[in-house]
Amino acid sequence: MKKVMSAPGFAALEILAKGRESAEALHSMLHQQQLPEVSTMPHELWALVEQILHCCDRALAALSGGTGGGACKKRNPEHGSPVDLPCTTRSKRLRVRGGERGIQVQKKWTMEDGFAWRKYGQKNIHGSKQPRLYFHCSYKDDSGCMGRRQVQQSEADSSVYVITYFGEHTCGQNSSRWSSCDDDGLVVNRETPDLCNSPEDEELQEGTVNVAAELLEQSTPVLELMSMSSPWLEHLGRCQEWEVGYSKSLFNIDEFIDIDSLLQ
DNA sequence: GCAATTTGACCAAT
DNA sequence: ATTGGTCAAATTGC
Repeated sequence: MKKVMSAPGFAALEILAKGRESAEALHSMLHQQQLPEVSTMPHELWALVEQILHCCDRALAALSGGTGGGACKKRNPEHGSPVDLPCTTRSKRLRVRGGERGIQVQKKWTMEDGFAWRKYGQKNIHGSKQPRLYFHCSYKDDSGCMGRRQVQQSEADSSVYVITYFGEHTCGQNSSRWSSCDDDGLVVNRETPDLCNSPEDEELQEGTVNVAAELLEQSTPVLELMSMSSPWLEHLGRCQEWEVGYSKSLFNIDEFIDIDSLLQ
């Protein structure tokens, strides 16, 4: 069954993106050492921001679920194998074109996002100088996690990696596998153009009765991530003696903290 | 020896 | 026919 991103799901994505922008803003402030408090607890603050950034990335990836499996196609045997190859993986020949939705993130200097990925393909894309790299979750075989991502360097700025997430992370990777990147400069989160404009919009309208159930199902991993990140976010919110210039970020973080109520 | 990556082939969608 | 997503054998690295 194909999952449909509910309207509250879109709202959650927007807030996640906004929260991540705020975290990124704080990240920049810390990087520029504009905060007087930095001198007193730099490591703690840096850890907070890093956690926010990683949590947002993971939440966005988790919420981007769009595939629900599909017909498993057989590969034409060319090395003497029998025709009736066993068909065990649901993800074979899944296509993004024509409907599968993803969350697109742009990151500067690094394509690291805290998840463990294994590269399974690379293609030169027509009209693009940069090849597109294909990754699936490292735990795909172990736990059947269907998380995938595509990474392509920006045409305009080769230091920018455009990462598009597909599928749903169900492997429950723990934070010990999160990598810490010194220069983890995410530029902007945005939904892919077809995210809000898919042929499934009608399905969305008809399915209002199931919205709550769908959202709950889709957002379970997000709730876990939020429960993990909330203490750090709340800690940030308490540091409101920071200068006025940071009030907007704090406001957005407050809203971000409240995502629990939106998802529940 | 094992795991990860590379890369050409396969095949579905357009 | 073309394009792009995935597979899987070959290669590479530890």
